[in-house]
Formats: sequence, structure tokens, C-alpha cells
Amino acid sequence: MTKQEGIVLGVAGRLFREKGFAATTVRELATAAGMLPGSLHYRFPTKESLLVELMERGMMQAIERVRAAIEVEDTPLNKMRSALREHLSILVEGDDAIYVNLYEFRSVTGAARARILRLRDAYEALWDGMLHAAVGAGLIRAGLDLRMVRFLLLGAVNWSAQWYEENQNYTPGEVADAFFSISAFGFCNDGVGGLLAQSAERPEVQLTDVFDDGDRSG
Amino acid sequence: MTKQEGIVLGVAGRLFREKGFAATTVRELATAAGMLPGSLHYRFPTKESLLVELMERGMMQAIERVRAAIEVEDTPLNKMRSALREHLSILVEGDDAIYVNLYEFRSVTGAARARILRLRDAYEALWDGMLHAAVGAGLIRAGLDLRMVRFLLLGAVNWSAQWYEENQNYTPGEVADAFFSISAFGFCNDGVGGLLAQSAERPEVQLTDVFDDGDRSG
DNA sequence: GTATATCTTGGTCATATGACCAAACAAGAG
DNA sequence: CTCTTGTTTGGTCATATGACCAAGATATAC
Repeated sequence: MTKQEGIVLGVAGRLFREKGFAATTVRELATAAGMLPGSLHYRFPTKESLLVELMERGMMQAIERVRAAIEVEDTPLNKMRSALREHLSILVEGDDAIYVNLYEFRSVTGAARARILRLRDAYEALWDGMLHAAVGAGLIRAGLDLRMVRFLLLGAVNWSAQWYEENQNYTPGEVADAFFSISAFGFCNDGVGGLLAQSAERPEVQLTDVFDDGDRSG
Repeated sequence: MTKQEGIVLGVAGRLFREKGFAATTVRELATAAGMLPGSLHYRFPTKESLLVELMERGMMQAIERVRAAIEVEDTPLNKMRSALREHLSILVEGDDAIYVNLYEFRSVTGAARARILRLRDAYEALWDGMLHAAVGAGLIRAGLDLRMVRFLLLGAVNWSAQWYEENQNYTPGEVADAFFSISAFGFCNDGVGGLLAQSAERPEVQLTDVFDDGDRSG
């Protein structure tokens, strides 16, 4: 990737995120990148090719970042929490490519669509691996549909991009930890959070196993 | 609202959902509504006015439907579960106005933007009311940020519109109940779901208080 | 049955848009 | 210096787009 291409992809991410793919013109892209429309055409033959390039690079980067965040953790629950943090961090404070992946996929057609879907499958496989490992370790309560756990967690973080900008009272890590805490232990008083506070009958359950770095959200 | 306006709003919802607002042309809208562009212009002076009308009507209907679903329930948790079910049902099998509200708000400008934001606030107030009632009834574990509970639940259901179409193995009610069950009682084996299964020490906690109509997801 | 209000028709108009290109220019290799 | 390769310029072209309207058609009121 040349430096100029990097600039173009950067402004494309920003504009596609701000205005949407369909509402962004190639002239706006060229101007924002500091070049004329013809130069943009020289590097990316169509507007959609620019979108596809942006999405594929972004998705591959995200997979690598989350994979790295998982690797350094020890237990399945810590891996999940770390992956959630990394996912949300990329989405709300990383580059815009992942936001575009999530919200502009509709504009991708043809073969590129299938390629991006494969990348998504690879990312989801990371999550399913963690979830199955957690089941194998006896950490997940019986009778749950693991896909629903994934849909709940990833849906909540993906949607966070919609409200986070206006609501910066939280760090991405706080949001991710709150989502993890609620969905892992329940918001009900009878979930482990409440039960542990109410009794010492099960001392082997340690919240600090999960929140071990001191920045859990309040 | 005349019959013709209803038809126009219906096709507008469908097309805005399928292709997005920016990528839908007034000619497509007119053709799909069985009229000529001029007729469409007679009823809605601009494309954006059509979007705004669709969104405002949809939002008001949704508020009423969820309010009605809440009213017939007795306990705070049952109200929340019912609201979640209704919300998801409207989103994935109701008319398209709510999907458009969620995913095309970016295209609304000026005064209409503020009006729609007020409707959103009214909807969120419904949720905050339920959550505070649950806190008042001692049902929520201490130390949780209620906004995070709302963001988790509504984020997960709002995002469901992205994957539900391709994954119709579940009914909307099953999905909503699964999300509620996981986030209320936790996916961990040490959440209330697991603890209750493991011991009868707390017989006063009844899962069937929440899942009382027999169609909980598996 | 006529007058009035409502709606539709078929088209225009100015502008915006994505794609494209021939020629000019820049930079490095030999 | 010169040749070659890579890049930019400034613009064109056909089409698409949102907005709009004068005239005709239809329905409604009285």
C-alpha cells in the first residue's frame, strides 16, 4: 500500500462513516484526500472498489487485533472479556474501517461480498472457539444457546457505535466490562453478583478472576 | 392519512430498509407505489419529508405498542421481558419504519431531527421507568449502571435486525427471551441459572416467574 | 348538473454524479 | 542527459437525480 492509498483509504473510512457510502461522492473523497477525481480513479477504478478495499483491510486487521488480545489471556472468560474490550475499542476509537464493515456492507455486491463474508466467518469462529472452550471448562450454564450469547454480546457492542459518540462518559473498556459483567453474571439480584454479596456459601467463585486489572466499570 | 399516503409510506419503508435512504430514488418510490413522480411530489414535497413522516409515525406506533405490552404485565421483570419481545417483534416482523428509524436517522436534518430525538427520549424513558421500578423492588443487583443494562438489551435487539433475516431458526420471541434470560441471570454457570440448577437453597427464586408462557428458547 | 377542491399526468430543468481519458508532469535508472 | 515508468492534471461525457409545474382528469359538494 502506498502512502497516497493509505490517505485515500483513511478519508474514505471517515466519510463513509460520517455520511454513508451512497451519500459520499467521489469528488468529496478526492478533495478530502487532497487530490483530483482523476487521481482517485487512477488508484481505485470505482467507488465500490474503494469500499471493498477498506472493508477487507479493516476486517483483517480487526481479526488480528482480537486474536492477539485473546492469546495473552489465560482463562476462557478472560479471553471473552478481553475480546469484547478489543472489539469495542476498535469500533469506537480505532480507524473507521470496522464501523464501515458493520454499517455499509449492504453496498457491497458480487464476489467481494462473499470474500468479506468469509472474513466475518473467521471472526465469528474466534468467538465460537472461546465459547466452546468456556463450555468445555464447565463455565457456561446448561441449556443456553451459544449463538444467542454471541449475538447478545456482539450485538450490544456493535450497536454501541450508535450512542457512544454522544455519551463519552465511559471509556470503551468500561462499556465492554459492564456488558460482560451483566451478561456473564446477570443484572438480577439473584445472579452471582447479588448472590455473592448476600452469602459466602460459594467462596470458590471470585469476581476478581474476571476483573483482575482494577478498571471494572461502576 | 389517506390510503395513497399509506401506500407510499409502506413502499418507502420497504425500499429505505432494503437499499437505504440515499440509494433510493424518488422514481423508484413512485414506481413501487404505482404512481408517477409528480404524484409523489404532490403528497411529499421532498424525499426527506417522506423519510421524516415515516420515522415519526413508526416511532409513535412503536411507543404505543411497547407501552401496551408493558401495561398488561405485573412485575418489573415481566414488563422488561415483554417490552423486549415487543421491541424485537416490531423490528423484525412489524413494518419497516422502526428499522428505518434505527438505521437511517443520519439522513434526517434540521427540526425533524430534534422531533425524532424527543420521540426516542420518550421510548427510552419507558425503559428507564421499568429499570428503576426493578431497582425499587430490589430486583437489580447493586453497583450496576442502569444505562448499561439498557444499552446492552436494546443494543442486542437492535442489532438483531442485521442477522435475523438470514437466521430464521428462531422466532423473535425466542430471541428476546434468550437475551433476557442471559442478561438477567448470566451465562455463567455461577449465575442464577446455574446456581439454581445446582442447589435448591433459594426456592423462592422461580425462573417460571419470568418464563411463564412456555415458549422460552432452548 | 355545475362548481369547487383534490389529485394525476407527463414532462421539464438545473444540477450532481460516476466513470473515464489524453496530455502533461515527475522521478528514478542507465 | 534520456528513456521509461509511474502519477497527476484538468477536463469531458452520458446518465441519474431531486424538485417542480401547467394542464388535464376525477371526485366531491351543493
